[in-house]
Formats: sequence, structure tokens, C-alpha cells
Amino acid sequence: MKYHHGNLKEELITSACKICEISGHDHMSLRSIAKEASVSQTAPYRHFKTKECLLAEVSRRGFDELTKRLRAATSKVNNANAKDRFLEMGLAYLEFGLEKRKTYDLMHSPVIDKLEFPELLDSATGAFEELVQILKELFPGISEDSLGKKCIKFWAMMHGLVGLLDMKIEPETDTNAGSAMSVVKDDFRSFLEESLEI
Amino acid sequence: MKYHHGNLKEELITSACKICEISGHDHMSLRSIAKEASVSQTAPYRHFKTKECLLAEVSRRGFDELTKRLRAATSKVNNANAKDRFLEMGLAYLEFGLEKRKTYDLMHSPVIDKLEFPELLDSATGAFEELVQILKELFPGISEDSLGKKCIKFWAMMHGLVGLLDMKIEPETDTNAGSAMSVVKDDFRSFLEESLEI
DNA sequence: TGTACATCAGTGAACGCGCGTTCACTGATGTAC
DNA sequence: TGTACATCAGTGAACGCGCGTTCACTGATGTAC
Repeated sequence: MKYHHGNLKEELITSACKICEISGHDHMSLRSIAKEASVSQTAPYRHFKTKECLLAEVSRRGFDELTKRLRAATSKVNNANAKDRFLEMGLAYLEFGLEKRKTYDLMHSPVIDKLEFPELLDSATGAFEELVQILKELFPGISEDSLGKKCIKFWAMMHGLVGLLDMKIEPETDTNAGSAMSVVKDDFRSFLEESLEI
Repeated sequence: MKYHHGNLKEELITSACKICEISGHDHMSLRSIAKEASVSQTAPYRHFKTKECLLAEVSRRGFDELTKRLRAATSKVNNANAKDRFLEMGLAYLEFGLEKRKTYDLMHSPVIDKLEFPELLDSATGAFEELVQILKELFPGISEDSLGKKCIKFWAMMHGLVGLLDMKIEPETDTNAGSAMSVVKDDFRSFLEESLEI
């Protein structure tokens, strides 16, 4: 380890991402991040004005990865019809949310005010834009108003699913959250397909 | 203020609910709650083993109020058909989520493990059960499997909507989250109606 | 009814901890001459 | 090419804060006789 690290800013961000995903954003301390990067606790201040700036960058990377995954999901079935591509996108969204659950929470947490970080806002908007595009294809000629509603509806459903799917509730009744959730988990695709119809 | 308060446990809970709704659950300290109740910072320990126990009680009250509101919403249109009653319930859910947003967050936060607080789990299950019942009426004779899926779907959508509707994002494009959200906010009912059809 | 006493429900001081941030510093680097 | 020096990117110590929780205590209450 050299005295001048050379790549510390980048390493701090990746350390922060790692700790976020392991411990959750409310257990991330600047000190633990610095430690993870094998650097003194004050070193981050050479690269980030405050802790919040570093968290904002972690959040931004989350949205960028989400955008990338959504795009990859639709383009891997590029020849398929819009509906199939929409389904792939839905799956990709849920997969990201469940896989990177704690990062996902940071991305949607009010602790970072997106209006204070324009780059973060851009990244977040970018992810949303992927959904807008596929819905435009799915419902050609749709009015702006209806399109807006559909976007919110599907985004909300996916956002809600991520929120519910790893809740640790195990009620006892037959028709309950727990068992219903495993049904959904076991078969994302058919669930999403059905949701298009109902 | 008497030395023996007489009703401190109850007052601590209501103080905690108040502070939760004002500051959010991650800014609630036992000290601030005690202060709000005009009592020394150690007094709560006569009534709650740990801070978490008090938070669990706040969460439980949240679920109980939600249940009450959902029930009231359907019974106020008791003569109407199942669809109308379902719509009323949806509205009530969204209203609760938006009105008591920070309490709603606590209720769904992983900081309190519901499995450690059976009464809390009961209350949470109770709220979910209201949705199950109305969907059973809405789709009579539905299989347990499909019912489970529908429950998750609508719960997820409502949960997602609460999450999205007060996000502070104001993108610049025409078809964007911000404007679409105000459309939804302005007209919950028609939005929910539409979601039944799509 | 009066008194002794156990129990209950408060109090204030203190402990120990982790945190974000500041400060004066120091070693490494790069550049002008 | 060698040297003086400004700048950069680290360091360790320290500050001040808020927190959950424990402790020995004390005043109020209720009950047995």
C-alpha cells in the first residue's frame, strides 16, 4: 500500500457499495468504509465533502446498474414482441431489487435528497425512462396521460413487490402472505404475465 | 405532574407515535420520547424492556389503525357491490400510507423483527386479512392459489404507490414520474378502477 | 385509626460507545529553473 | 541532470455530540396488623 493510493476515490466507492449491501445504509459509517479501504478514517475527506456525498454516489451506481440491467433484459430478446420484452424487464427489475435489496433501499431512502445531487437524479430518471420506453411500445399511440398512469402503476407494482417479497412474515393461515409470496417468487414470469391481463 | 404518573406507559406510546410521525423512526430516541412525555430519560425502562419494544408497540398501533380504516372504508358502502368496496379499501390504504407516511415506514422497516413480537405480527396479519376478504368477494370461487397471487399483486401495487407517491423527484421531461404522480394523486379512484381492468 | 414496612415508579449521574468532522502534521509527487 | 519548493493526499489525535442502558437512590403508595 503506497502512501499515495492513486485510486482511492474509486476504492472508497466500491468499499461503500460493499458495506451498504452487507449492512444496510443505516449502518454505514464513514469510518467503516475507510477501514474497508484500508485507509485512515479522515482520508475520505480528500475526495468527498461529506458522508452524504459518498452515499449519493453509491445510490447513483445502484441506479446505473439497474438501468443497465433493464436495458440488457429487453435487448437480449430484441426480436421478440413488446410484451415479452416488457416481461423480461419486469423480471430484471425484481431480480435487481431482491439481489441488491439493501442498495435498493438506499436508492429509495429519503436520507439522500436527490434534488441536491443532480447526477443522482439523472441516473434515477434514466432507469425510469427504460420503463417508459417499453410501455410506449407495448401500447402504441397511447395518450401521454394514460402512459403516465401505466408507468406509475407498473413501477409501483414492481417497487411494491420488491418491498414485500423479502418481508419476514410467516402468518399461519392457508391463504397468507408467506405462502402467496413463495408462489410469486417461484414463478415471477407467469405472475407478471397475469398482471398484464388483470 | 405527580411523582407517580399513573398512565405513563400509555403516554410514552402516544409520545412515541407523535415523534415517529414527525421525525421518522430513525430519528426516534428514547430520550426524546421521554422528554416529550415530560419524564426522565430512564423512566421508560419501568415499562419497556428495551427501546425496540416501544417501537414495536408504535408499529402495532399503526397496523391496528390501518386495519380499522380498511374495515371502515368497506363498511361505509356496505350495500354496494364488491368492486366498489374494494375501491374504497384501496383509497383508504393509500390515504393512510400518505397521511402517516413515516409511521408506515416504521411498520415496514426491518429494524423491528416481527417474529420477535407476536402481537405485532397479529396486527400486521389482521390488516392483510382485510384485503384477502374483499378479494374473495370480488372473485368468488377463486382458487387459493390465484387468490394468493391477486392479494400479493394488489397489496404490492398499493405498497408501491405509497412508496412512490411522495418521492421527491421532479424530472424535466413531459412524460415523467413527477407529473404522472400528480395525475394519480389527483384521482386515486379512477386510477384504481383502471388498474382493475388492465 | 395509626403505624411499620414492602413494593412500586419515578430520579439524576454516570458509563461506554460510535459517530462525523476538524486540525495540525507529514510524506510523496511533480515542476520550474 | 540536480535541486528548491509548491502542492497534493495521506495520517493520528482530538472534539463534541447523542445515544441506549445501568445504577444507586428516593418519594409515593398500599397493605398487614
